[in-house]
Amino acid sequence: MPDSYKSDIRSLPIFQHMADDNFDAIMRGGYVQNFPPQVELITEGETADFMHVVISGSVELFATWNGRETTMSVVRPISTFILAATIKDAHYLMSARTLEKSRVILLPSSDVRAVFDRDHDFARAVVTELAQCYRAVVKNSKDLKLRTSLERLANYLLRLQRRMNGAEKMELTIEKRKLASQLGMTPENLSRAIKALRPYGVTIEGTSVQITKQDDLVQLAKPTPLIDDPTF
Amino acid sequence: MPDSYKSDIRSLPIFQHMADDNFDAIMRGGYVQNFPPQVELITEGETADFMHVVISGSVELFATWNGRETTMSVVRPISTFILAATIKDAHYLMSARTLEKSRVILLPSSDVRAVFDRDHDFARAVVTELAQCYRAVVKNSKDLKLRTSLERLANYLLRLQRRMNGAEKMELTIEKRKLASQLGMTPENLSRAIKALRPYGVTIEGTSVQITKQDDLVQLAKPTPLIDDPTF
DNA sequence: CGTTCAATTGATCAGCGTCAAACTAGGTGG
DNA sequence: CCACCTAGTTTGACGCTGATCAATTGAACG
Repeated sequence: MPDSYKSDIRSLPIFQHMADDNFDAIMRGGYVQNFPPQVELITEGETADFMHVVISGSVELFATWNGRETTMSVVRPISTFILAATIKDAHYLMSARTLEKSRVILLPSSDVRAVFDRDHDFARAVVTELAQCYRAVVKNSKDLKLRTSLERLANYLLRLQRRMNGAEKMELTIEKRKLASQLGMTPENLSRAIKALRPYGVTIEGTSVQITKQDDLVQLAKPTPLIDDPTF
Repeated sequence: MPDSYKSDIRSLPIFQHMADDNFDAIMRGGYVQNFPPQVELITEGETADFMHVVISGSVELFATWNGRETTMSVVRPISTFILAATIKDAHYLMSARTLEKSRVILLPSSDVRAVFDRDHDFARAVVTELAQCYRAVVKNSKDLKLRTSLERLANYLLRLQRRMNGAEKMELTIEKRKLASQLGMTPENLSRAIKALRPYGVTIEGTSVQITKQDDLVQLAKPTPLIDDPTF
């Protein structure tokens, strides 16, 4: 594996503080792969043989049941996914597919578990990461159960804005259909919700988003760190 | 703290394999409390000063936003809750209240974190537990997003039956209003869903549940371990 | 320049929430 | 012992949110 990727990965919180030789042990069995868009990397139900790290591009985590499908989240560089299944040596609960041309690193789960057992710093980092993931899903669940689709969209936009350091103009980073699915609605409904936000100073044309009346939108969305702040 | 509780707690997976003195260190600062029903033990947003263990009774984890409230889950003896917040030294994302007369043990978060840092077996157990919790929330999220309310109820009943070792007759362990909230619907809608399951051999009167046509119910519910098996 | 797929729009409909009222069960006090 | 109170549950009527279906527009790409 090229050293440039290694250093990228090394700088991730989860790998930052571990011993060098343990880090190398995990990297040794890993390999980089380049995928075109729309490639299914993981299918739910399979055993978690690899932990994944997205280096570039983006990966959708989705779930299916009875012919239906829903987007659970989108993973962007540089971050890991499928950590819980790896640690528990369990089956994937979600499938994963590339949304665009993506570079992904695969690290054998058994190596990760082995190092986890002997490197306390790594174990600590894994726990922190897992706790973070857990809290993210809980927040998502609250969002789904406590808010209407319009409120979810409004808050999504405010979160996006925050990610973009408060810029008034932004770009959507995913397809609207995926966004709709992530927010638990249909594309048609999202389209209408977008128009419904017009009175609140929201303009969306194509992928470009503009928020002109921040205050009004906030008043509608009523964001709370307990749902909308990923770092809280 | 009475030794009888200690041994109960000690037998929990999360405390099972840790060193005796570390276990004692966590227990030392802990104390048992008895609560009547409907007492709010935890309010979301507060800092997670204690990890909790339910010894008897039952505790509801719920979340609120903008005057609305939803039941996230119900915790039964003997198990811990609010582990993630404790580990991350973060704010509670959910509130907790007793549903019945309950006995709860409070363990100072700082002690838990301190032991976590020096006892690798404990750290390992915490990770396993956290991963389990994470997967539970993901399953719950899939349930919510991929199924209709009728399908969610049908699968809930099948899971309940499984918990009761497949008995044909069972008792609901929570109020219907709470169940409705947990399943993401209103009490009225739950009431109607129950009637809608009659053709599938489901009879619910008061808290007693009877499933006479298991096969028909399964055919409707289409349960999958990827959502419905807590151990998967 | 045509092909393809996402996004939009309109029309319709089902699921589910809301509101109000009736019913039930469990507990209390006369 | 019974009347009454309270809170949960059920039922009915109604309306809104959001899904579905179908058709059109729009944009990206070879």
